[in-house]
Amino acid sequence: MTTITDIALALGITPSTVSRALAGNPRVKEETRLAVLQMAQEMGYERNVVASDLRRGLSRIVGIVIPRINREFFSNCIGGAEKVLKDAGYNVIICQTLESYQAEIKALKNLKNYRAAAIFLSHAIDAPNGKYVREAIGDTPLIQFDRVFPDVPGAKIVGANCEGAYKATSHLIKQGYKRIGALAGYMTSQAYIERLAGYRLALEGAGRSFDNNIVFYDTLVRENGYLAAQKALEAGCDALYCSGDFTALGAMDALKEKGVRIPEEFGLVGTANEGFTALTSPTISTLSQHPYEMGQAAAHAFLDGRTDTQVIPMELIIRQSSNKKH
Amino acid sequence: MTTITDIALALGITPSTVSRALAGNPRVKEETRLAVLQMAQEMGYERNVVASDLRRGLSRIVGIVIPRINREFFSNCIGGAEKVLKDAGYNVIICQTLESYQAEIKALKNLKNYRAAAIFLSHAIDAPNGKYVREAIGDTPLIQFDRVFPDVPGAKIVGANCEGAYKATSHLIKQGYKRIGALAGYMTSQAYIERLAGYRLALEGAGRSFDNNIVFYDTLVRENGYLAAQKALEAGCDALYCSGDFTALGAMDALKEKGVRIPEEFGLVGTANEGFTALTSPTISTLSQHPYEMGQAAAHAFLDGRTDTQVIPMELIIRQSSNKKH
DNA sequence: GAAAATTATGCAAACGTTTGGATTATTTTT
DNA sequence: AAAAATAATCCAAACGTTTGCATAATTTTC
Repeated sequence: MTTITDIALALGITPSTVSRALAGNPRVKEETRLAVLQMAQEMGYERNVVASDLRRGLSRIVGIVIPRINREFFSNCIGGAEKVLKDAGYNVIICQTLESYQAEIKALKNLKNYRAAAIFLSHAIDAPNGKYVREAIGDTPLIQFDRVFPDVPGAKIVGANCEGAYKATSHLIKQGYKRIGALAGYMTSQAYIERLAGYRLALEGAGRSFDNNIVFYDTLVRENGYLAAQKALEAGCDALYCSGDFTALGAMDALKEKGVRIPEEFGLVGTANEGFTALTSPTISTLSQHPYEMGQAAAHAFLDGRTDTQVIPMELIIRQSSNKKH
Repeated sequence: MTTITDIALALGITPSTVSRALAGNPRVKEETRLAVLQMAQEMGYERNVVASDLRRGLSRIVGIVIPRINREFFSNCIGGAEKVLKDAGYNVIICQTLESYQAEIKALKNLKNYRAAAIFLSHAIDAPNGKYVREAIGDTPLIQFDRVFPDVPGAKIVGANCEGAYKATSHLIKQGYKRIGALAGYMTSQAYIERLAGYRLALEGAGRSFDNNIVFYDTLVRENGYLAAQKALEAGCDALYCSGDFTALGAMDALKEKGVRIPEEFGLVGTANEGFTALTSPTISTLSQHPYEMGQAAAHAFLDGRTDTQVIPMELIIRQSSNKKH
């Protein structure tokens, strides 16, 4: 591996000049800069980023920490962030926590210890609160997205969760469903708290009462949705607003099993616009969160040094599962 | 940030002893080792991995380079590899190339420059050959999986592509389909070459001839599958073996559009067992590749220093799309 | 109890880069 | 042509760790 010292030796100058030349520092003459660039090219020089990062106390890595990579929502967020960050010269590394905040702490500490330029975080669902985050990352710049801790300072990119859930629930009401329950997700996460609030607001705005008996908590994966939907049926529901698409899918499993017709007898709306929602039979109505844009917004927030909260709108996509009045 | 020098100062010993103590080197007395460990704990010491990596010329990072993270096949590979590697003390970083080998080269160089302990690679489909890989990574240990370059030496983990495609095609024959075409994928990739070979073997083994007019190349995504299936219909096909699930999905789009009944009038088998194949209507028969196990195998191959090729079996999952004789 | 063997620690260099301040070379000013 | 100002380069330290070799401390051997 060629080093800047090798280049310096070959040109009869010092490593510091080579370093400055490569960095485009105006303190070095145009002529020598070109000579250095050419020699570097010839000798196949590539910067030792480890040495560089050590000396600078900072890397060009941006770490993205998310619950799971195989959720289209998250992989699209990554896509958006990656595009912007790569253009700005950063390398993106992705860490998944599988919803374990212990794993998340490890990932965060790791990134801090690699002197990441920034960390983009969407926290694990089992996190009790956000205290551990700051402890884990020290003063590494933090951009939270989607699942954010309100008590952890710094830039935040969130979906219009309350508004979105309001739209979804209002839609179910307009379609004529009488008893609309909710698969609420985890109340440890602000995003789900807000979705539930939107659900409630829509009900109460339509003169209906909020009934906690038909709100099913801790629902996040397909199996939970399946079990919760069974209870919802017993409780006399004829529709469910689901705070995730996977729980909506699980609910559909349960309904099909019982021979309940969707949307005629039962309405369903999910959240996230996962690709499969357009493939199931019936197709599933859902809330799209514009994840690619959220990723881009996170990247720009970092690059521009923003520390405010940005809200990205959610869009209701009406498909078959809730479209009773065709 | 506390350093080993801080700990050394606090204990009246030297950094070298602290370093050895933390590394569990037997050259340091048990007593001082415990003192160091306790002081490190007290002072909240965390190793500066950048400095450590620089000195050692090697990091504890394993890079996984794949075309896309939002393919269940790949995200499950990652899951398997991550589990094994984390237990062995490595940090996994994931890079997606989006099927661009230019992006892949950047990712590989990057990992080399970060002195990655190993790179796990499933190459981009547009790669002309494997020459660039060795150039990009130098002597970083390389484990190729799924999409491998036969001419690039080192450990390889591959699916039993030929055998799998043989099983899938034989199944279509047994189901009574007369004219079975193929969505073959890209012939730049060994995996797809072998799948096509398995398809051909099955046809010829059943006394049928291989007809290149009903083999559709460069099919990888849904849209390609849609277009190719239209041509397949014109060419009189009544079944397709698809070397990917997304192309099978596209084919289904085209068939539905034309009002062709699946599986009665047309049979489909995909490859990869993406989650959605069990959700569509009809559900899609497919080949499962045991991705989690492939990821684990890759990790073990690295940890054990293996350099041979391991073949992971493929399993035919018969669902509705090919099950004519119910 | 001195020599030898063993154990524990210290010293100093190295990894490759970056950067503040010093030095030398060049240009401008008077 | 000397002084002053500017430009270009060099020097040397620093980032925090690891590690071969040297030294010091302790234990064993005779």
